[in-house]
Amino acid sequence: MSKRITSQDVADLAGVSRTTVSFVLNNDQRFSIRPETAEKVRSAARQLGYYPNASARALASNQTKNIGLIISRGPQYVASDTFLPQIISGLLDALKQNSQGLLLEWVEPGQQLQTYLELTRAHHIDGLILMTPRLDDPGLKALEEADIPVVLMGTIPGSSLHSVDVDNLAAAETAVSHLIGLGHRRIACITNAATPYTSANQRLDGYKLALQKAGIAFDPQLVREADFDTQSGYKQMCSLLESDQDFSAVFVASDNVAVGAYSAIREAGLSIPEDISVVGFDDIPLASFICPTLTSVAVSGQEIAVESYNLLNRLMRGDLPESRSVILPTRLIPRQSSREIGRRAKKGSEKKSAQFVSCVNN
Amino acid sequence: MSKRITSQDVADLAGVSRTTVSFVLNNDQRFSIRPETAEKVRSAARQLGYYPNASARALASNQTKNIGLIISRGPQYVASDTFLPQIISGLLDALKQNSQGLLLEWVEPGQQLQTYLELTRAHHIDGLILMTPRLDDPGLKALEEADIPVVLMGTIPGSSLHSVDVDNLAAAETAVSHLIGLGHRRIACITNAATPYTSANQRLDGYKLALQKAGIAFDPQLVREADFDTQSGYKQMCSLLESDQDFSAVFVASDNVAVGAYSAIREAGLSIPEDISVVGFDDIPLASFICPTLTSVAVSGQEIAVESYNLLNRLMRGDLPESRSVILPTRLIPRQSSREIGRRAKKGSEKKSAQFVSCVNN
DNA sequence: TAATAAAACTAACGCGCGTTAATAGTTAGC
DNA sequence: GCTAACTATTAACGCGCGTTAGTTTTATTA
Repeated sequence: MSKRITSQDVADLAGVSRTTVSFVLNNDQRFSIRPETAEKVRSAARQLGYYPNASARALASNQTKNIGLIISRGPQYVASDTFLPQIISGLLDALKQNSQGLLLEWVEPGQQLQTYLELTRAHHIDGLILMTPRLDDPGLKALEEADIPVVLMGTIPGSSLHSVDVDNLAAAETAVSHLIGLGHRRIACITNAATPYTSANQRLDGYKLALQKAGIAFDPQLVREADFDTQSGYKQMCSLLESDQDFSAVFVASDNVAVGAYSAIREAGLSIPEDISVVGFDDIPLASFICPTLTSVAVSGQEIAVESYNLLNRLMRGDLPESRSVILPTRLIPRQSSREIGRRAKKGSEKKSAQFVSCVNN
Repeated sequence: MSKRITSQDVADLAGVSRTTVSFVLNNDQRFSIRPETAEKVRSAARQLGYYPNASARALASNQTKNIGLIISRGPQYVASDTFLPQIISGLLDALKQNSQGLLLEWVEPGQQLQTYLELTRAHHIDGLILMTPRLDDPGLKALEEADIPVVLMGTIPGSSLHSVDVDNLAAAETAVSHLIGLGHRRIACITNAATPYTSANQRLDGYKLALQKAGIAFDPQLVREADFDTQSGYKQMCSLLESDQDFSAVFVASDNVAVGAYSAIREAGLSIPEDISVVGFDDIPLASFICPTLTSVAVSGQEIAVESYNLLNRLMRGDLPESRSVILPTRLIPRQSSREIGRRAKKGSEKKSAQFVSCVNN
């Protein structure tokens, strides 16, 4: 292992002091350095392959140049989260432009407080983004009092933390209204997750609101609660099908979960959308490729990520935005999985056309 | 912002020196501390809510307690990577047990060297895992000479770096042999990515090897190159279908890509597996839920992650493993998408049974 | 009791860098 | 030619902690 190269080495080679090296390499405008001196320094640094030590820099400047992303979910749910890559991709892209790093962490229910304190107080990071927070998260107050900025990806009513989220309620209402507009009246609902996750709550509320506006009574028997992954969607759809409830459409508050529902519906010998219309949520890349293509609410994970980062960045710079929360728009993308009630295809011909129509037009 | 709490504060409150505090909190066995003193220190730390500053600790101990994961791909490909969450999940799980952190980064072709140097020389991290490295990565030699341990997730022939990978060649051979065993002779191939990615190369080689062993001539006209995502799978499958080549099966070296191929096949008015059998690779969670369920090669991203981490950890502890590379096993999971050639279902009955059979048995 | 060993604790330095306050050098004004 | 006003540079301190070498206290032995 070769000797570590420090700024002193650069200073020596350039024939200046360490301070000058620091000024030059950090482009510190408050001090004027003669151009030829600056060039000498830069050349020396290049020649030696000098890279300032991150820890030392962080210690001296009190800035780690890292931000943290906490996923509040167990690893088994992280593994099948098709939405996560979009978030990460958006964040990494934004971070790279500011040459900051991303420190990733997950936290299981029950250990939030410890994790948050450790992460914020030990100053591993300059700012924190908390993904899919739970209503019952006991560590949230700690974050409100943390000495670094925090942005929630999601909504916690009553929290003083800044947040970025899509308008889950409106989006869900639109989705369900779409089904109602197609003539459906008995519409089941499978949530994306358990109710401590606010997105699940809000989407369920949107479902109820749409029913109410259309004068349809809410029937709790038509509601099931999934758990992020496809398997849970399969199970809950089976549960709906096995109940003697009658319904012609289902609103599934997550595409991931909806794929499981597809599977259960087919297994029961039913067809989408002839027997049951399905509307999903998230518009994952696969939504336009599965068969039948899935009507869904488009949510851009990358956009959420970028907005969260921008908000966090403003907070880190100390400029407080006027509003505590950013709400991003969504739009419904109708595809093959939803159609008018009762329009059963004639066996053979129409079914074929439905199945073979282009699967990639969104 | 409240005054930051340092180990000196803890020492003062406990009535001991800072050194003692450090010994106690780090459980340093080389020095004996009277139990009551230790308790006094711990109690003081608890009372003050003391968390050692990460940067200071890193600077003094020369250990950041972070490892880096570099994804060598552009952000647009990261976003749709359904495999990434498994990797991350596996890593985070393993890391948490050692209370280490994960620093995530992506790197675009052309900027590898800079990124690697910055990350390793600036000592942001104690060790590095490089995901899906490219054969033509100009920064690899720099990693070989880096002053921190490096593990490749993937294979680079001739590199002196340690690596973890699945046996892509054998797996692909098994998959294609499975098709050959079903009577297929004209078998197309869509790679998972461009050839600078070794996994794509190796899987293609496995395809060729299986053909060769069965005495089937390799026909380059039957090969297409996809690009990680579903869209590219759709395009390449279209290209195959539009060519006047004749084939009864296709080996798609990535489930993600295979979903796109599904879509193209349906759009062409053909059926899986009646007209074309499909075998995928990766066994993503959705493979057993799409219709028809996808025959695939099971690869556990979490296992790859954990093995990579274990290997890296050994390197960080300085104990060199006997072998440079860890090769993980795979297994073929036959599902509905592959069947004997020519067994066209009778319209109606058998088709129905194929479509409606349970979609969740793997 | 004195001599010695072991246990318990601490003073002080260094990790590498940012930054302030002070110093040397240079130009402009009269 | 001398002060004033910059400009260019540096010495030196501090960030908070790990750790070595050394000091004090307690236990053990002769």
